[in-house]
Amino acid sequence: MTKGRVTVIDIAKAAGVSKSTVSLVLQGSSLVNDATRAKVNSVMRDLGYVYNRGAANLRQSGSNSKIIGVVVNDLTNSFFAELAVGVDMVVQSAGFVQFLSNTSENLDRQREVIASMREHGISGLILSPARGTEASDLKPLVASGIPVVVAVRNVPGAKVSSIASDNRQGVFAAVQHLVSLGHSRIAFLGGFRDTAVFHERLEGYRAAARSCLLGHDEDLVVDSAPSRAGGAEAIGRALSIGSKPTAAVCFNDAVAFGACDGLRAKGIEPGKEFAVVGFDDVIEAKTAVPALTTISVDPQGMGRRAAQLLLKQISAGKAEAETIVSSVRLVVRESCGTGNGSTLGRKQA
Amino acid sequence: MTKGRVTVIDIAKAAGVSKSTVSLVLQGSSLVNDATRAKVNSVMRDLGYVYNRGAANLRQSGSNSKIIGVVVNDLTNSFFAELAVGVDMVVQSAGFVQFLSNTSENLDRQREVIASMREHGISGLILSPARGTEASDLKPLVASGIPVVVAVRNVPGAKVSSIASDNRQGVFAAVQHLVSLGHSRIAFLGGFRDTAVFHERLEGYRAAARSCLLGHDEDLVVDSAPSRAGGAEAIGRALSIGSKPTAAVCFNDAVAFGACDGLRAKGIEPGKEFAVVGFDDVIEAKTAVPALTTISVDPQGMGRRAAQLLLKQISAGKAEAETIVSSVRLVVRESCGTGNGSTLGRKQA
DNA sequence: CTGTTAGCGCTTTCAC
DNA sequence: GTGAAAGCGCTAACAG
Repeated sequence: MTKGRVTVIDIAKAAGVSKSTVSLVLQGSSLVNDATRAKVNSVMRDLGYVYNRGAANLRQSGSNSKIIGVVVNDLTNSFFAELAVGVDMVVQSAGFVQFLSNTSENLDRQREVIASMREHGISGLILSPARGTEASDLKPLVASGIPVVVAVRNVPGAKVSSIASDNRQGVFAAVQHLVSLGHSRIAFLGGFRDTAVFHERLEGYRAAARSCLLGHDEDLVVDSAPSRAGGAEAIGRALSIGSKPTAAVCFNDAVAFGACDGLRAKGIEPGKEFAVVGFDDVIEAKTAVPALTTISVDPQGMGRRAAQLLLKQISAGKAEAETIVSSVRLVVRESCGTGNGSTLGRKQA
Repeated sequence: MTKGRVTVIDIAKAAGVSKSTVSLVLQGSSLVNDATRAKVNSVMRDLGYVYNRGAANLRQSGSNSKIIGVVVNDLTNSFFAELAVGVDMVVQSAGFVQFLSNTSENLDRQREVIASMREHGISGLILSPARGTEASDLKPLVASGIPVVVAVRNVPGAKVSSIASDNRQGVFAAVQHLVSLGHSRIAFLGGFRDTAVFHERLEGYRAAARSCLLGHDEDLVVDSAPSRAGGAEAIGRALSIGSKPTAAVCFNDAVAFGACDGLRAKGIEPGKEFAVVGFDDVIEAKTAVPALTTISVDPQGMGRRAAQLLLKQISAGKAEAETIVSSVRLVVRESCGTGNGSTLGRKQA
């Protein structure tokens, strides 16, 4: 039965050296005699010493607590679980530990959780924000100089680093895929024209059209609400034009589902007679439509990249916000394509 | 731009009181004048004070760090992700935060992670152990008086609390379910007779047989290796007896899969001509066979219970190890049954 | 290379 | 009710 905690002073006494020597050993300093170090280490083992990071951290008076906060909006969704796993991998191998919390899309919860992490002195935060998160929610954190990287979703006005999927590349690849399946009239369906994301994706569509086809018809670009209903409406309009499309890439999966609805209503079987690809945003619906090819990001890879970015910022002291883009892959469901998904875009680091 | 961290002393100065008064306010002590408290609180808000739990914890010299370690063997598996979510719920609402790490079934990783958590002064640990975890791995932790609860899997010799699924109740319910489907000759397949789990499950089978049928034939109990191959073998033996069974409840899902294999080999369609139910242990395979009804535990519920148990032990100072049992439910796949799963056994608290 | 001396930010007696 | 002082376990200057 050990009497209370064993401290550096205990082991100093037992090893016949002073506190600071022990401290040096703990930090792997080269200023200490090998024999002494060995002695100290063995005493530590014998007495069952455990390092008190809290105390060390307090003294160092900076937040190098070696703890990284990770806050996700829905851990129940395997996308975010995988994201957390990716983060954990790099965080662990950098000698940090991960504080992980789930907000369940609850802003109050998110605030609490972030506050709590701050009290514990996290060195940095990776946040997959709850819906409705605003820049002001992150204000105090960034003001205090704690590096933050926002993943998956954007927080509009926030001056923080973020990582999002490669919209342009994803749609580009989708179009290529459809072309390789023999389509030449491919529609771009859904999304509001006044959003940045819409333009990034549309840009991917146009670029692919330029590079794969002879050109494309702007009539094939049909905007709509980025919802299932919007998709149904959009496919209707797309099919009413002169030379009908035989395939569509959709702004997101909700639109894609809607497009499928619309096709079925017209007696067209999606996936067989008309190819549909959707960007995989509304991830809750991920497994719903097997006939659908989706453009998906690799969550673990995204987690790893987010963590790397954060660690970089932590070690760099203070770097300015940076937005990076995560690779994206086409996931082909059913036996209607090649393998299980080919990785595109930049390589994972 | 704030100059360094703002501390109690800053806010004491600004509020015109002393450090200790501030401290009392922080702890919500009733020994402080309401006016003073209000003043102090407002100053804290103005200066953007953040409580330093590390320092507090250091002074209190006990591990009431308000942090709970959670270590799971595979966060990629949604079962464990849900478990973590369940834990997080109660942990958060008790004002604790969760350190979550993933071991990927790697014992070294697990050791590292637990060590790291210890250094950070966790108040307790919930562990879903990696395969091969031994009592000795937990020895130092429990010796240091940190409450540990082991979930999902057992660690043989360890004197720690644990939470596992309700074997008896689960099999009982499975048999009831089969009876309600009209079966009267139901086999119990697979598992080694020399394990405690086997007997718990078999006991559920016998009890159900007693209560639902007139009695049962011990010939219908066929042990085997708890594996897919074992299941195939067991079903063969079960079908060779005088009055053949028309359904089986299996020791686990691996056995159940094997039984399905065996049935198909004999030209019998599992799920249609012969009902198979399996205890959902080999959770990796969860989604593999849609024809199968499984006995599953509710992972979130299990997480919540684990957390409750841990918190109880933490507040109780030191209680002896306790094993509790988590409710279990039947998950009926396909459209071959009623709803999506009915909850059985004890209610979740 | 090793020992001494101050604190990090907080809580906690114990006086006032 | 509120203030002064001591100290949790550790690290960071400096001396030796």
